[in-house]
Amino acid sequence: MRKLSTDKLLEYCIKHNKSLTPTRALIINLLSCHSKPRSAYDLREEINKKNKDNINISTVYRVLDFWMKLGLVHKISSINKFLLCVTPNEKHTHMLNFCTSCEKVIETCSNKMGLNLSKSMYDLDLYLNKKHSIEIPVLCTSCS
Amino acid sequence: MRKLSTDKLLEYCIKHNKSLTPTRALIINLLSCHSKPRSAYDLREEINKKNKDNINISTVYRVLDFWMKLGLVHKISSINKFLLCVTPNEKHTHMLNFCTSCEKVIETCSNKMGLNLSKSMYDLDLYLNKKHSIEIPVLCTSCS
DNA sequence: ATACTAAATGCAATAATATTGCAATAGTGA
DNA sequence: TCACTATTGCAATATTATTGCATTTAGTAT
Repeated sequence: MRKLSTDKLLEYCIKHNKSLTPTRALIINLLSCHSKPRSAYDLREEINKKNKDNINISTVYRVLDFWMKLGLVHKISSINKFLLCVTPNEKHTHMLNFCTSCEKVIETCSNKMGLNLSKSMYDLDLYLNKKHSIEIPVLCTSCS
Repeated sequence: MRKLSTDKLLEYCIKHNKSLTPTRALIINLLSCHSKPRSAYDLREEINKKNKDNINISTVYRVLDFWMKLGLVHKISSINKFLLCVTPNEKHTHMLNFCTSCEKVIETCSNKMGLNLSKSMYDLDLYLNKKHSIEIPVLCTSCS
């Protein structure tokens, strides 16, 4: 899918005063090879097969948390799987159009979708929590 | 919270050609006592305490699935908890405004929010899957 | 380079969430 | 009542996630 350069990754890490370790690079690169979300255990298995390495599941979860905090990885809660964010940017709300049939994710953001969620929230006296993304259950073209 | 009459429950069951068993009634009544989502294990514990009964966890999950299929119960995937649907109606998309701080859920539907999700989906060549609800991460008045 | 310190990872036990197949029981209609 | 179907119990197991502490690695100052 979309390959993130090491430079770019490093840039994100530095911005957050964190270090880019081999494990962190490995996992995010793995995610960038897939267009569909992967579970933590999927990722561990892939790593342990390819690299003959042994990476612990707790590390996988910790690394995924790490990248989620930096906004480079999303979790699709309804299937407990993770995927690369294609529009890393703190300014907008990420809309994850998730095909409930094939698990493909088409990521957009609220502005592009012509929605004004914040406004609607305001009317309800609620505030959109922009730290989280919004998962929209859809059927994609090929599945519908 | 909102108490559902046995008649109303029965009506839904009949409509779907299913039966309203004591276990099914028990669980949905329990959910109707809570304004906040509860996990399957929470519900089981509550039942086993109150009723001195013994209800198996698989039954809890099966009954929750049952009510979800009938559209009377929602699941909040990000916390694996369930709650009563306050606007049971197949015609609209349920928007679950979920407070990420206190777990309160303010349910609305897309039309009320002035959103036209289907239209936005159409532009992306996607079709909103109306069998599922949409979870919006928010901060409620008291938490924000 | 070396030593020090803080951060990251490994390890393995355990918690939390969910599903399964089959046996037992309850509900339904003839 | 009897037979049939749906529901629930049971208990093993699968899946997903977290924890505390030991070890290793990375970053920093000397």
